[in-house]
Amino acid sequence: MKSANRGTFETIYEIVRRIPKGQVATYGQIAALAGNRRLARVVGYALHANPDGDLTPCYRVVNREGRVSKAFVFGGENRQIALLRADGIEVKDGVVDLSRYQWKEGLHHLF
DNA sequence: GGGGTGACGCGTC
DNA sequence: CGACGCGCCACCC
Repeated sequence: MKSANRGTFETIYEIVRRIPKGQVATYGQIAALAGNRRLARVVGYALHANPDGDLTPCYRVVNREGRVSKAFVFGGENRQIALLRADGIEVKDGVVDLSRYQWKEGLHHLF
């Protein structure tokens, strides 16, 4: 029944792992891929509890503005920016150009 | 079972 | 453009 929520975190992590290098996804986008667009908050919650940054590249997740997280668990926003740049993503003042780097394949796959 | 919290999103002022 | 508030869902105590 409604107990599908049990694997929400796991589902979120799995989606984050699918984000290709050089691209980013928004919380809302991941939430949509996970099943519900309203899960945006839970996505953030899940990433906050992310146990393995190497396995789950949570740094590729930004908010709808393309802004990096100020509470990035693995070293703060500065760290997240460095990781994004390492992927070849241009980050200006902590903001990523979504029109350029957003993981649109994920949206396409949604349908 | 109840209440508070949060790495969001979106509408309003 | 910035600040504020509400909703939404899962998690922890």
